[in-house]
Amino acid sequence: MAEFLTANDKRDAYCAELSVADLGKRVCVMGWVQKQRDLGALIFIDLRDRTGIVQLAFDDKTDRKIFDEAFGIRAEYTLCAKGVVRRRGEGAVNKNIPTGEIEIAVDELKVLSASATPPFEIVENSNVNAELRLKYRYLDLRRPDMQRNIIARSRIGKIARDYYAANGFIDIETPNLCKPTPEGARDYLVPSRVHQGKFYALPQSPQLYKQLLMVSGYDRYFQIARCFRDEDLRADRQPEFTQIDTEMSFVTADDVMKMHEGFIKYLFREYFGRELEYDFIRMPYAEAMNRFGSDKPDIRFGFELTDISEDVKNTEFKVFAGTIANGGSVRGINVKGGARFSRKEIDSLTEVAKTYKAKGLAGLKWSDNGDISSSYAKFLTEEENEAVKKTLGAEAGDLLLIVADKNKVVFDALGALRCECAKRMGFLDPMDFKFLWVTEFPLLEYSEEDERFYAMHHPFTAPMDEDLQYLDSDPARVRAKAYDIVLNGTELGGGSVRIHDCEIQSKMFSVLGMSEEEANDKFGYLIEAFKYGVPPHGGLAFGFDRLVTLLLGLEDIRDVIAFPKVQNASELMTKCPSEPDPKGLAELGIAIVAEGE
RNA sequence: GGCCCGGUAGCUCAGUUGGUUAGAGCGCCAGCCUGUCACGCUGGAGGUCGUGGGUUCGAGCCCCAUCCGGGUCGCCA
Repeated sequence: MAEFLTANDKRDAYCAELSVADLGKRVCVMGWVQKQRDLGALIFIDLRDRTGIVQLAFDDKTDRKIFDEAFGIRAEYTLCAKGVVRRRGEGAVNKNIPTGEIEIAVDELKVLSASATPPFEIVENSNVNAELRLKYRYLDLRRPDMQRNIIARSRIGKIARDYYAANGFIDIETPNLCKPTPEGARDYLVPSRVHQGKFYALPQSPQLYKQLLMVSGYDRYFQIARCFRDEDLRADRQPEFTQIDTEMSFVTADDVMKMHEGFIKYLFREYFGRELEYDFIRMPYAEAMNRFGSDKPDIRFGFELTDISEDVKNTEFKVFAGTIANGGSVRGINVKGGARFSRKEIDSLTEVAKTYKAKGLAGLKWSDNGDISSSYAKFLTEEENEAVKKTLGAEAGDLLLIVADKNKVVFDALGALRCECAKRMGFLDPMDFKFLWVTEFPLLEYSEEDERFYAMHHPFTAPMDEDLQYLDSDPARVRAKAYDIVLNGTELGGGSVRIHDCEIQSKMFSVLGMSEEEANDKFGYLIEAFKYGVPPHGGLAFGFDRLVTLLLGLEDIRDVIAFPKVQNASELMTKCPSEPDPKGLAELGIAIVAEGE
């Protein structure tokens, strides 16, 4: 039977706040039982709250009744305990915890709630499988490391609010029930009861609302916004996620980048108490691809891509020469010190390359003792081999990895391989934070399948002024006023300067194959709004979950989300999504049709 | 949608070529113990081996299907 708190039961301190400064005071603490240790005539209980642990002490001489109560107490019971803070005996000090010098001699005890034996121990670094953790998420969240993560997330959110508020950003909420967006990720749809057969969509981002707020003159907008995308999950992707979303008026791309770089620096000062001493590199997209094979390069290490097409374009080896003749390229990376990889490890690197559609991986291992083993060298002349080694800067101890294919495949495969090698060689320190901006993204992407262009970012991204002239004649050549902020190989955020000119906007729609009627139907309200005086504007959104994950040196985004979803987008604790109530469906005018019908 | 990995006690795992009654550590329960804090000691309980089918004299192990979890490619403007 649970006991109840009364007006006299006032907590004096969190468990780990007590110290030798409180010796002799009678205090009241509340929390969960970490552990009860019964030594016969002595019982100790570790009491835990979100700050840590304090030891409660009981002995059978002082108070038999309370001692007997303590005897029956088990892990995870919730207690209210009162008693005098006293110093532990000589030799009984626990140096491993902050409160290890003291304990509370309990003279009053309430069992506020008993606990069943939990399905797993509530301890730091527990090695329990993710499924069980998520099913009992409320217990998982009791663990000290999870509490640190969730509390850190709150702190980082507050730092963001402080920074943007101090810089004149106004926090404005935008709707969660929105008009579906025609392009981009799949929308989560919400049926309307009042308008049967019609649907809202949950926002993929507040994009158009925040642009309209600029039209409305709010000048600087900020929101920690929940966003939804009905796409498959990854370790760093959830179907609902949080953005630090911003927009600014009367700005250039440079203004926007400076503002948000300022946030990251402020964040490091406030959160870590240290300065990020460097200005972030701004690297054009084309350079990022050429050097790193990725639009989100990890610049903590080298192994940069090198084009060796010139060295092998006339070779007899068809895999190389033929690829070049067909418009592809041959590129390689020099994994410095990679000669220590075994044959088996190199084979597994080939498998990595193949996941990215590479047909194979050409390798050359130059051992420290001078031996060379290679999958391709025998097909090249001595001159060609020397040229390749020279171009890649090869020395004894190195491993050369070469891919010949269409540029996209070459970039994808080598970009992944350089990261994989660095990971295997232990070069990736998660607490080494290397930020950069990737700029000058292509405005458009051509889809072979659909035989049309798609906006790489979104259809409201402004073209770069000097490329505007190609928008009709050579759309693929147009670069955008778009920028991503990248940290250690992860896209942390992205944004752009938006089109604020009606003419350019309608040209953009037409390049995307959208008729005027279509554009009006989908975005009429924006087009209409832009007739009434639009400030040049641009913005950026950070992936808040990713930001927190990386800052804490973690890998799984779920470790910083209180109630995350699993890979199939369900939630193991509540078991949603679930079958709807038939009555509710009827009200919505919705019938479930079996698959295939 | 494709590919890969995993599922054995409450938890983490072991389980040989297919062969007797499926084991260990932790946890749990009971007893003992006056300074523990990974307390110690003694004893005990606890298993549809994810599920369904098949092969076999015999299946945790082999085959097929399926469910669940994870990673990844596609996807994520």
